[in-house]
Formats: sequence, structure tokens, C-alpha cells
Amino acid sequence: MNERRKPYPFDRLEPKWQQLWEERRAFHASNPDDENFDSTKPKYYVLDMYPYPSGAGLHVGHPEGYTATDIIARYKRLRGFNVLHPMGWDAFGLPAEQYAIKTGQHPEITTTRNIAKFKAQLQRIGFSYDWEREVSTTDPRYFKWTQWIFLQIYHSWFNSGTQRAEPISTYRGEDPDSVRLAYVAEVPVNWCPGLGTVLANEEVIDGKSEVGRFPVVRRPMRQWMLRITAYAERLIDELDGLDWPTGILLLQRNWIGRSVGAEIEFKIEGRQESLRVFTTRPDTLYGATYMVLAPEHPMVDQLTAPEQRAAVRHYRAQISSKSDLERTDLAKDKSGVSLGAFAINPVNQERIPIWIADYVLMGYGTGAIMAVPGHDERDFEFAQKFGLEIRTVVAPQSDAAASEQGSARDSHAGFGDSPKPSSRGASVHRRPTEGEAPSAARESRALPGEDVPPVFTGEGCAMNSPLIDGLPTAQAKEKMIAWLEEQGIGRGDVRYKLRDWLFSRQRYWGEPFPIVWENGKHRSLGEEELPLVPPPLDDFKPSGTGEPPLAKAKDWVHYSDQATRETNTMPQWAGSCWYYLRFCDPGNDNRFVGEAAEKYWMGGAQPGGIDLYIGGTEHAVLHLLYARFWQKVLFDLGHVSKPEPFQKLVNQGIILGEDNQKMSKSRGNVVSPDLVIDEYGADAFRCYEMFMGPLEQMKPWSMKGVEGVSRFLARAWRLIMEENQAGDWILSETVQDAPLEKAQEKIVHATIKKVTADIEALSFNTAISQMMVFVNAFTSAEVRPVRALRTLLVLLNPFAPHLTSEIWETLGQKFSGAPGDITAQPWPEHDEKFLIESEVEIILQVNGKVRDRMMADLNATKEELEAAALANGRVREFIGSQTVRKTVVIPQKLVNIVTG
RNA sequence: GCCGAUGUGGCGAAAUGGCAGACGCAACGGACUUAAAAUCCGUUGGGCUUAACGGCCCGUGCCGGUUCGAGUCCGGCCAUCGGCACCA
Repeated sequence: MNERRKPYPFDRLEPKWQQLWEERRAFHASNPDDENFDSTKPKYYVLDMYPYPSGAGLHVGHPEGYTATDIIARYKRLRGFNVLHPMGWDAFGLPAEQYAIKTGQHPEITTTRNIAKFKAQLQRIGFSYDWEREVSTTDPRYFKWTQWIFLQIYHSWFNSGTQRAEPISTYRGEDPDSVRLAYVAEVPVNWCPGLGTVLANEEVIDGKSEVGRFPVVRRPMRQWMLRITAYAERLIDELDGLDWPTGILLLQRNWIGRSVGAEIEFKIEGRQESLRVFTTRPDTLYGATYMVLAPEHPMVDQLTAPEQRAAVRHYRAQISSKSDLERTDLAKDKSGVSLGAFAINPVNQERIPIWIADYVLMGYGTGAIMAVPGHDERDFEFAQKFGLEIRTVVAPQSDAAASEQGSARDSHAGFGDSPKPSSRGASVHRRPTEGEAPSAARESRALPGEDVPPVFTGEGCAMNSPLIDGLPTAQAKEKMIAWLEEQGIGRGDVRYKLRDWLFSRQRYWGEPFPIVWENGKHRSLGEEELPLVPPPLDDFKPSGTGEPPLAKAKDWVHYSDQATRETNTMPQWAGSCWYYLRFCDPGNDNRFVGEAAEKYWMGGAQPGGIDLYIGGTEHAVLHLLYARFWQKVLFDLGHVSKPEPFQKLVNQGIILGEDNQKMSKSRGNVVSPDLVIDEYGADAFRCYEMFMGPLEQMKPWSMKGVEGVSRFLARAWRLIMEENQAGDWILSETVQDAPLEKAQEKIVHATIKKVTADIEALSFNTAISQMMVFVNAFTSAEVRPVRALRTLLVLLNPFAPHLTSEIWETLGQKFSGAPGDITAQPWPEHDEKFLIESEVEIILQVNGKVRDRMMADLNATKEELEAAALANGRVREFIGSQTVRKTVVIPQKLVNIVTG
């Protein structure tokens, strides 16, 4: 008796249709080489970010994006496109390996099991994936080509002249290994003793490993790197042609971090060597009153004066023992030590002291800066602390600019002068009262001596700088760079925050590098030796020394008497850098993707090949940057036809638990799709996922909400089906081959129009509410014309494919006129003529407030409307004795009477 | 600190500068039922007023501006969330 009666028999019909679709290969996409390929149809490639198949299975957050893409895929098929809509598995990765270490079970077994679970869960939702194109990154037939692409990168260099990757054979220099796009370097890495592997920066959170929360230390190790920095400029510039959310574009631009400035050479007093610095503000060179090197800078030892040696050694030791966590945590407090040496400011020949400080990073620019405390917050803070000279060389606003803007300044209070003299003055004399947060930064800046000039980091006008006095910042920069170039001591320069990609991991469960070492040098395997499969191991545990697990497989490592194999493996990102290409032609064993298939599916007029890519923001920079990088290398080498992979990108928002908190096991608020489908069916699940709110928005789950959507689907079902005495669902007598009433015709066409536009705009929630309006309107009808119902079914089909397929089939048994499966129907077109009424309602306002409304002829003139409005009783009442100053008439909409 | 997104009923949310709250949830009332569930019909932003029909006022985070008219555009704040965080 507790078994809740199903509002409609989804538990019977959903498995039925899923099986039928599979038998009929209903969603199989043909490739250009296939015999039944229809070349007259346009293509549409809609892609999900494929999942890592974890042991926990799906939660309701995963299918949100998948449902959106599935609706688009089904919609585009109905609109006559060849649709590529694939799914696969990003199956290499740490959890399977950690599990293997714990249990001794090979990661492949865990992975296979998890994939089976994920796949079953996805299939229950009724997604129209072409499962014949399923790929897994762990399949040798797949990673053969991941390794092959690595070799293409390895065998290439970036020609800065042509701004393209080229085969290494075109390189004319002496040492090809110094320019390869894949290279080996001894670099400080994030070494995690707890996991026994190095980690990428993004896998380290607050100095601890993202997986397992083990401490991470910095340690130099020999690693494989990919020269992504060579593409920094193109990775920024070529974002311009993409249809991506502006937030993500910004995130990528900031991550790549382009800075335009100059490199400047400083002579060192009493020495041959000189120091080079990078600055974005060459116009402040006169204000450079000291210089700072990163503690790790290679010239520190030779520059240190004897009396400072002990202090410098102590400081450097202190810095290197700090974890990343401590280093960022202590970031607020500046520290540093003088080297006791001096540089010469090239613009005025002044002696300026050289310091080391950990606020200067070795990894950016030249690892050395010219410090301009008058115009840089950090330098200012440092100078304050150590009593270094602060010199003002930029005035907040030039005289010319000030007079030019003249009185306009008054209306923009505070424009352009950030120090805000009045509020500063007040804060110095006023003590913060209890409980009021003292604005520390501002006050400390002003307190030690009123005569200290404030730091001004904005643009303005050069002063105290003979060479460029009076010039606005932009011109001052230009002139200074020209002067530096003339003197041969500097040049204009562009720098990027982006670092080269640390591409090796000390793990078992990843792609082995197709590389062997001989006499201390690396060389590649031949293509015929691929795939290079990892050796079988019983013990996946890392050695703890930094030696990868693969090193334990002595036989495997032994390549020849002279050569041994590389034992590092590739990071998880490798497989996901090109999976979208493999989907075009997943069975190809002769090429990573067939040329015709790649050209077709990744083709089109736009720079990016994939028409729609939906996934979470967590991949805003990493995956999306790495994949773009690989695509560009492959494009340059002539292997693919587009410079960009993803033309249009959409991020779905996170789904929160019912408690409005992020779903997590520990909170116990995780909702599994299986439970929802058991209770309400896959169609209700899909529709609710879309009805919750805008796709991109974060929103909480609600079981009550699912119930509401389920009720809607049941009402749609009962519009057409009814239960007979025996308890069987049969076609309702109210469904007839009858003409539509005018009001019905209107709602049908309004629904076609809105649902179509909303799907195109990915505004699925409002598309569903329009279909609810349709169903509500027809529920009360005694006769339900079959033509209207069939239109609804096609519109609803992408959202609720099972239910609509079933009803469509049932209708076909009684009514002719629409033969075949619902998936073979054309998408309906709306006709505007059914939406236009001969009369429209006009809003009547007096002084902007609605006072009445009236019906008026569609073609009524402004004058007629105005006259009718002025004659209206309510309007007259509100005008009263006031005089009418003005009337605003918007035909077909409103009349507004303004009184004086 | 910097950058970005968001802020509308009890809740999820709608609204090309033109009737704020479509659609759904919850709640309340009614029909059906011996009863309940399910289903169907109705009410539902707040305040004031009316015997009633109805009417009036207020209301989209806060303050100001543009406009005949602002949830929507502009300026300034506040709050929440997300990203970056010494990048010279």
C-alpha cells in the first residue's frame, strides 16, 4: 500500500524506448565515409565535458549540463542537422591509483567498473548519445594517439618569426633540444611526499594536496615541460573570435597575464656584469631609488658584499624553508636584506642600493625589479619599512588634462585622484572608535611623517624626470623606451604570467612517455612502437624518493643495452586535450582522427570547430587552455583544420543541496539521479533539471520542485490518455481530428514561437513554462484536436523524449497524417498571423501610473488613441482640474497623459 | 586588496525602457470521496479603505540621477558568491 501509484507509467515506457533507440541506432551519427551519410544536411557538434568516472557515481549536478546538450542535440536533429553528440571517460587519474595502492586491485579493474556504473546511470536518463563513439582515455587504442600527439609536440619548435609551430627539422640553430615544444628541465616543483608525486600548481590548495590534504614542498626535479608560453600571445588574441562567456574570457586573459613594458639594463657599481629588470612603467625610471632581486636570483652570491654575507645566507635559508602556505600567508609583511651592493640608475647615474626580498619572484620577468616606491604599492611598503627613499615622478593629473576637462571635474567627484586628500587628512587625526575597523593600509601610509608623499599608482603626468617632464604616462613610456633603445640599454618588451606546463607525473595510472634515454639524452620512440602500454605491477606505491612507480618494472624500463625508458607518466589533462577530436572518428587505428571526419565535424565558417560546449567553470583556465594549446599545435602542423576547438562555450551553474549548501558527502545532502528516476521517471528528472532556473545560475535542488514538474508531465499525458475500467491507459475520447478554435490556434503558435526561441537561447526554464501554459489551456477543452497535440509532442520531445515517443506512437494507431517515429518529424514553424489580434489592449496612464485599460483597433492612429484616452472616465478623473502638459502615445501599447 | 557574477513574494523564478511577480512550489478555501491519497476548480506581495462591488497608497538590496515612464539605463554605496592574489 506504500507503493505510490505512478502518475503515468514511466517505469514501463522509459526502458521500452531506451531499448528501441539502441536497437534502431536512432542516435548514431554517420561519418562522411559511411554509405548512409547524408551530405545535404548541415552538421552540428554539441559536446559535454566528459566526466571522471569516480566510484561514487553521478549526482544530480552532473546531468544538468548533459540534459541541456541533449535537448539541443535532439532539437537540432528535428531541425534537420547531422548531430554529433558523444560521451566518453576521462579515466586516468589519482583516485583509481590511490584505491589500487590501498587494495592492491589494479586501477584498470576499478576504472572498468566505475565506467559501467556511470554509463548505466547516464543511459537511464535517456540521453541521445551516440554510444558507438564512446571513448576512454585509458584504452590503448585511445592513448596510442595521446602519445602520438605528444610526439608531434616533441618533434616541433615554435618559430617566433612565423608565430607557428614547425617541425624541428626546420630549426637552424645548434641545439634543437633547447627549442622543442616538449622539453626536459630541472625546475622547482610541488613535491608531495604523502602522495609521492609532483603536482601541478592547480592541484595544490593552501600548501596541501587537493587529493588527500598532504603537505606539499618546493623541490627542484627533472621534469617534462610543454612550451605553452610560446603560444601566450595567440592564446590571448585568438579568444576574440569565440562565443564564450565574458567572465571566462577575462579569466583566461588574466591567467595568461599579458603585460606590456620594457626591459632595462642596470650597471652594477664596480663590476662588469649588469642586471636586467622588467617594468610596465618605464616612465617612472627616475623614481627608481633601489633595486630588488628575488632571493633565488643567480647573481645574489657574487653581488653580496662580505659584511652582508651572513645576513643574506640567513635570509635565503629562511625563505627556502618556508612552504608556499607560509610564504603567501606572510605576504602582507614585507621582508628583505640589503646585499651591500649598488646599481647605477641609467637615466640619472645615481647609485641605488640592491636588496633581495621574497616579494620579487624568480619566475616572472627577470627575477629582478627596479623599485619605484613613489608609484608602486609593494615598493612603497618595502621602502617604508626599510627607510628607503621615496620619490614622486608622476603627478596624478597633467595640467593640460586638468584644464582640458575643466569644469567637468566637478561632476565626477574624485575622478583620477585616488589618494583623496580630504579623507586622508581626516583619518590621520581621528582615532578609530571601538569596534570600527581601522583602515590600516591607508593610515600606516600616512602616519610616519606627514611629509611622506602618498603612493600613486595611476596614470598621470611625468615630473622630476628631465627627459620626459610634462608628458602623460602613455607618451612618457614611449619616449623612455625610445631613449633606452637609443642608448642600447633597454627595449620595449611584453611579458606573460603564464608559465610553461609541467607535464610529467610520478604516477602509475597515466600515459607513459614514448621516450627513451641513452647516454643522458632523450629520444623518441617510433610511431610503430605505439601504443606504449604501462607495465603490469603488483605494487603501485610510489617509492617516496621521487622515482616514479614505473621504475620498479625493471624489464620494462630496460629498452636496450644502451637505453632505458622514461618512467614518468603524463598528467590527467593530456587525454582531455584532444578527446573531442577522437569523437569524430573513434575507431580509426591509422590516424588520431580521419581527415574527412575531422574536416566535417570540426568544420564550418567559424574559428572554432565545436558548435556548443557545455561544462562547469572549474575548467575555465586549465582544461580549456591546455586543449586550445594542443589544438593550435596540431593546426600549425597541418593535422587539423581549425585553430580553435570550442566555438561556443556555456557554463552550467552548480546545483546545491536542498539545504542551499554545496552538495557533499560529509553534509549528507547529495542527491542521486537514480532515486529521483525511481520515484518520478527520467523525463521528470530531465525537465526538472531544466525548469529549476537559468542554466548558468547556481540553484538549490528541491524534491517538491521535481514533483511539480512530474505533475505537469502527468497532465500532458492525461490530455491524451485515460485509464479504463481495467486500469489500462488508452487513448482518450476527447482527442479528435477536429479543427482548432481561434484561441487554441493562437496558443499553439505562441508556444511554437516561444519554445523555439527559448531553446535557441538555452533558456529552457521559460520554454517549459510556456508548455505548461499550453497544457493548462487544453486541459479544460472538451475536444482536443490531434493536430495541436502533435505539435506539443514535437516541441516537448527534446525535453521529455520517452513520454512524447509513447504518446506519438499511440496517436498514430488511430489518426493518420503523421507517419513514423516522433524523432523523424520536422520541427514546427509558427505563423505570425495567428498571433495578431484585430484589437489590442491599451494601457492608460496618468503621470506614469496605470489608471485604466481599453481595447483599441490594432491600426488605431496616435491621434485616435489620444482622443480615446482623454475621453476615458478614469483618466478624466485623475486629470481633474490639472492641465494636460503632454501626452505620450505608443501605438498598440499605451497612452500616458502628463499633467503640469 | 583586485577582477567578475548575483541581489525581485514564504521559496525556485518571469518580465525588447511601457500592466512587476508569467510558470512552478508551499499555504489556504472549495468540488469529488464514508474518509484519505490522487485529481479538478479557486485565492494567495504588503498596507489602508469599503456593508459589498471596488478604490487608494507602498513595493524589485541602499542612496542619487536620466526619462512622460526605470527591476531594466547612468553614478555612488552595501551584502552574498566565485576567481586571482606580491606577476613589477
